[in-house]
Amino acid sequence: MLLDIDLSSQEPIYRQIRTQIVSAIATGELSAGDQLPSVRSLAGDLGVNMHTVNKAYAVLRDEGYVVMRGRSGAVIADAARTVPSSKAQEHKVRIASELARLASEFKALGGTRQEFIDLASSQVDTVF
Amino acid sequence: MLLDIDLSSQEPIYRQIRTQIVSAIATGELSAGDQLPSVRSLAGDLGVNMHTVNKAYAVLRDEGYVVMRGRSGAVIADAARTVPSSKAQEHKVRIASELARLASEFKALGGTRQEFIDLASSQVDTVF
DNA sequence: AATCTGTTATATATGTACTATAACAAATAG
DNA sequence: CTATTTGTTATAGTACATATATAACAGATT
Repeated sequence: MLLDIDLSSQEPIYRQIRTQIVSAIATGELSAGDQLPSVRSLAGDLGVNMHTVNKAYAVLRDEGYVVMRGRSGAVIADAARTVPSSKAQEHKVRIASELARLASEFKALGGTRQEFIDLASSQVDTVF
Repeated sequence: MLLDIDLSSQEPIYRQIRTQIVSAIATGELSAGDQLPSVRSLAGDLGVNMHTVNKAYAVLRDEGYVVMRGRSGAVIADAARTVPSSKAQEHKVRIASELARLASEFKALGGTRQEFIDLASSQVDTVF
């Protein structure tokens, strides 16, 4: 579980951490029950402040991806079962909204419907 | 050309303006040669500062969506011809990257490949 | 009982967003 | 030509998010 943080990115560090952990869950690199490093050790490894990691963990906790277990720290949850359906629904609504926005931009650039679908399909195949 | 600004949104106002104008170009509501309202009048209509609109226009200009013509103000460009191919390429690379991110999140939530493609297809149909 | 966990509190620095006035050069309408 | 309108730039101030830095806390585990 190696995280790649880009300090010069416009995307906040805590967001990069959060997104990369979600990606690791998607790829199966992280599975339900897996233990995440402590906020202090991960912060040390990444060279960032403890609170930056803590914020990423708090977001993951609020989203239902991980659960906190006292001294055992942050543990990956079984998202399909533990992410509240209301939150999962919110996520899917947001994803749908962003898909529409991306399609709109693509069209404004002169792209066709088929080109967009082809692009989406090729990207989907890198994940599933 | 009515813009709907949400002051309580996390998305910056100038970004909302920029995105909605790009969407209007995509839908054909705005076409090459159409004149945008002046930064002052649009700011007045939306109830925001002139510089907020000016920043949105500057972004659209840098992206190649509009051209500035002295007193004629901001005019919609023919994106397919005037957006520099290098910029268009950057846009498409970014769009591909965001598609992969969305697919990854969808999978982390327990969604399947087919469900994601169905969602994407339905959203694409609202644009094209 | 000691230790490690996430959590919370306080403080500071930085960058972005937004507002507010003001003035400028360039293009255009009259 | 002249006055007006355009986007642009400059300066200044407020507000908020991000990230850092110390410090202390309660809870669970070893």
